[in-house]
This record gives sequence, C-alpha cells and structure tokens, in this order.
Amino acid sequence: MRYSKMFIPTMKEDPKEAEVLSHRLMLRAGFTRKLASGVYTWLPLGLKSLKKVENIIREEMNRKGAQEIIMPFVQPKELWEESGRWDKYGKELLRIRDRNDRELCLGPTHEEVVTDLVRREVKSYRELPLILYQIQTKFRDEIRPRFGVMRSREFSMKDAYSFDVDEAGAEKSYIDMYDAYMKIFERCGFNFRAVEADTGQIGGSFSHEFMVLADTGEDIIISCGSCGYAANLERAEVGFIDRDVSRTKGQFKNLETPGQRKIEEVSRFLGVAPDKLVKTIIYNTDKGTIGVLVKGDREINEVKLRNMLTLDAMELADEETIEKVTGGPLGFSGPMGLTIPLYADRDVMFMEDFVVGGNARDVHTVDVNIEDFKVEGYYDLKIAKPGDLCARCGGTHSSTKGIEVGHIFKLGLKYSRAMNCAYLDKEGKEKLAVMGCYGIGVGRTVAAAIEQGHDENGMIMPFAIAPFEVCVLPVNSSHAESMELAEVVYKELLGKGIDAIIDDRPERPGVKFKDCDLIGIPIRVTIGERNLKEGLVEIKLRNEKDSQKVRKEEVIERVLNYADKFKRR
RNA sequence: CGGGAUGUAGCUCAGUAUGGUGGAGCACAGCGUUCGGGACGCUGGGGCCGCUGGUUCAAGUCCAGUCAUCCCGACCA
Repeated sequence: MRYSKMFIPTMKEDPKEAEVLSHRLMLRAGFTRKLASGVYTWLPLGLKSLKKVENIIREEMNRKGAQEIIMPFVQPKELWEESGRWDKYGKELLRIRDRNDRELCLGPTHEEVVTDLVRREVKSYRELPLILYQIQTKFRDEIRPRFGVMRSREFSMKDAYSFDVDEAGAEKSYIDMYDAYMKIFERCGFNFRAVEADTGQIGGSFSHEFMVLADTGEDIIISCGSCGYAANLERAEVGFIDRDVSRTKGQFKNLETPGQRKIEEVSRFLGVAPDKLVKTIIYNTDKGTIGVLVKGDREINEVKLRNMLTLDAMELADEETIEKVTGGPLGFSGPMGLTIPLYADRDVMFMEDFVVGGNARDVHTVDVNIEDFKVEGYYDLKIAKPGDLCARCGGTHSSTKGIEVGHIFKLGLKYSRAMNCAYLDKEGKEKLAVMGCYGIGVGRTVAAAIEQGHDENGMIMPFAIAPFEVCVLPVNSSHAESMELAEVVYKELLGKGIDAIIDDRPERPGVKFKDCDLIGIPIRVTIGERNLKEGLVEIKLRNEKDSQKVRKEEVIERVLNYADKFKRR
C-alpha cells in the first residue's frame, strides 16, 4: 500500500472525547471514528488490524473443525420467548418493531438463532459433534458505553457454538475451544491469563475468561501464586483454616448507638475494629426473604450467593421489608431472633464476641457469639481480596487487572431443552444436544493490544496484528535515488509476502517518522540521502530504542529475518 | 438511572465574572524558502458560538428548557 493513497487521518493532539489510552491512540492513529456513543466506524488502518485478528481466529477455529456461517443481526421475538430470554435479558436487548408491528431485537448474541438452526437441520447423532461460528456485528445497549471500542454498544464478535451428543463430547469441544483460544491469544502476542469465571447472562455450568493483563482493565483477576489458580473476582473462591474458637453463649448485651448505621459509624462509636462487627444484609429473592451475614470489613459476593442458593432473582430488601422482618429500621439489622433463613460467610464461624445490629432503632448488640442465633450454614460468600487464602492450595491470593477478550461457556442443556434441540441416537431414541458457546470480542482485542503495547510516541503493535508489518520510509521524497531504492525495497518485500507500506508522501521527515511511530508499525526501513552515499539504509524496530545501519543489498534479508523472529514469538 | 463536567472553525482551546464588530495555535488552499523527528514567511478560505425559547435597543456572554458527549457511581446497612 502507498501511504499517499491511503485514507489515514492522524491527529497531532489528543481528542478530548477519549480518556483511555487505547481509545486516544486509536482516534489519533486514524483507526476509528465515533459516530454516536458506543458506535464506531473502523477506518482502513483499524480495519486492517481488525481483519488480522479475525483471520487468526478463523485459522484456529477452522483447525479445530469449526465451520463459519453468518446468522442474522435482526432476530424475531418468538425465538427469544422460547428460550425465556425475551423477558430476562433486560434493557441491554434492543427491541424494535417492523412496519407490521412485529417485535424483533438486534442480536446481542446468537444462542437462540443457532439452536433453532441446528434443531431444524440436525437429526442424527451421525451429524454430531458440530461447531459453528461466525464473526459478526452484535448490539448490546450498554448501560454506559465507554473506553471507545473497548466497551461499545455495536461491536464485532466471534461467537462459536458447539453441539454434542453427550456431556463427554461437550467436554471435548470445550477443551478444543480452550486450546484454540490459547493459540489465538498467543498468536496475537498477548500477555494474558485464562481464568475461571461466572457464567452470567448466558447461563450454563462452567466457564473461562481470557484476560489480557493491563492496568486499565475493567475486570479484576484473583490468582494464587502457589498453585496457579486464577479466577475473576465474581467467581474467586476463598479458602479458610479450620480452627477451634472458645465461645460463651448468652453473654451478649445491647448498647445504645443513636443514629449509627454504617459499619464505620458503629465501629468508631463503639471503638471496635470493623472486623469485629458482623453485617446482616437482607435480600428479597425469588425464594423469599433471606439474611446474609458477613464480617464487617468484607463485602458480599452476590454472584456466589445467587449460585449457591440457585436464585433467579435477588435484590437488597427495601426499608419496609427490613422493618417487617427484623423489627428494626435499616442500619440496625442483626441475626438474633430472626425467623427468615440466614446464610453466613465462613469468617463468621471463627469470630468471637462480635457486634451485630440490635433489630431496634439505635441499638447494637455486643459480645455476640454464633451460638446466640441460628443459621442455615456457613459458606464462601464474600468478595475475594488480595491476601486471602487460596481455596485450592492454601496459598495466598493476589489480584491484577485484566481486559476480557474471550469467554467460553459450557451451556449444557439450557437452550437445547428450552428450544427442543434434539437428535436421534444409535438406538433411535431422541436426545437433547449438549451445547457450549465461545465468544471473542474482536474490536476489543485490537484495543487490548494497544493497551498492552504503547509508549509516549504511540502504539507498539504486535507484529501479527499491526496494520502493516513494515514501513519503507524514504526520508526525502524529492531525492530521486532514495525514492528509487525505496520503491525497489517496497516491491521486493511485497513479493516476499510482507505486508508493507511505503510512505511516498511529499512530507517532511519528521511528519513521516511521527506517523510511523504513532501507528505502531513494528519494522521501519529508513532510506535517506546521507546513509545512501555510503550504501547504507537504516532498520528500526518499533519496540527497540536504537536503529541499525545495514548495507542496502542486505536490507531484504534482514527485514525477513526480523519478520521471522516476530512470527515465531 | 443518580452525581459531576463540557458543547465556540476539521482538531485543541481562549473569549462568558462586567452583554456592544467572534479569536489563537494546529490543520486546509496558493506562492516562496526549507527537507533525518510533527519547519518558516506571506496570502487566503473556513463559524446557526449544540438546539429551542425568554430577558434586552443589543446575547457566544444573562435566564429557562432541551439535546449531545465525556467522567464517576448505581443500592453493601
């Protein structure tokens, strides 16, 4: 490609709409432009990177026998009613009506459509396993789009769906996809981790997220340095050490705590550390009102709670419910004397002489022990923190931030049951297909690469997904000899299968250097009058500080060597 | 949805306290000089001051509303 002919609108200054680094750089380097909040155009340069990611994905998916299709972006309400998600999905699902007043939605994901396809077309165990995938636009009406294409409303996603005859087959498909994802993100040049995750909106039984490690990530990863356990915050299990605690029953007493509701207030008022308090949180759930106990300095992990009790819906109780259930106002709830089921975090089991709400206005109860009230049981219900014990090996948890670029799920029978996706087995018996689904945010992957690779001059793109692999840069376009050599080098590189661009613009050198750095092209070949007099040209790697001079006859060979090295990484 | 901020040239921003002929830098076009890290000079084009309404002789500036964008948060007793 010739720079002079390509549409690359770069910016010298930071656009004020962008706060996050990858977003700023993508705008400055002419990768994307915003049309509306969370809705972006991909310009030629950004699209080249996007396509490179897509192609890596395609190759690895195809290698595992997955087959590419494209499903509709607009989907009928009826399918979503069948799966039960028309009501459940919430406001992220953008619903529309056509001229006949038929209700439709813009696809945020495609379980319904693919399940419908397979149940119609696949009749026999002979046709399974089957993995179908697509790379296609999704729309999710995000509560708050942000960080450019990192969290946008309209975005490109690779979504794959596996159909197997049984659980064992589904397990194999899952492992295949796990392997494919590892390869994909390795090839993209990422520093990443596969972590255990909650299954969330999609539903299902088990899941991994693929996290690119970056400080700007929105997700928190809890990992154990000893055994390698890694999970996202929602999922992360916390271990404990069983020990005897000497406790006395019935020694508790009530104290006046006028107006002290919050943990910090009560803690300060009574002169007791927050970890000597127990919070009692009341929830309304689809299985009735419940109470949850957690140590004062910790937070409840609602995802764990929901999973443990297999709740469909839960929310914090309103003040009215709290008064009815506990007899006291908000801020003074405690476990004693309550008739609703109580579930406690394990920490509570090992506490002694602690403080709880008194279930009456301006009253807290001190010197309470677990013998003084009744709970359904003790479970792992709190949000993990660095320093917590690893549930697997007893090591210590630490935390890092990550960008979720991929997510894989075992769906089990969730959709095949709801939508009757069945096949006939060897005995001619009808059975439900066991499903899995596997997503990669393609645009987000490009953004993540930039978050992970950049400096004050711009992007440092990984070789595999940089918009160009090599930039041939004649310093002075009006110097005929430089231009001639540049053309020769450029064409030879193209002939060797290198994705090269020649900066043939009649711009001053500074402009060309700055643009080349901004865009993050991994290898730059600089051809200038001064070096040329001695038969030399310059090769500079974007991720290294210094450049080197090589004889002009050797340029191609040297560039190919570097390209090889990058590819093998 | 709650809180905060911002809307003035393609971009970054000044001008708004105290109403009175809309500015700068960059970008763009022409000419000239330059040519190894975002050059310089001269000339020029470019504006519904987000939008609607109000106050006023007069509004970018004051008032009300509205829209858009960005940031933070979304119930943790």
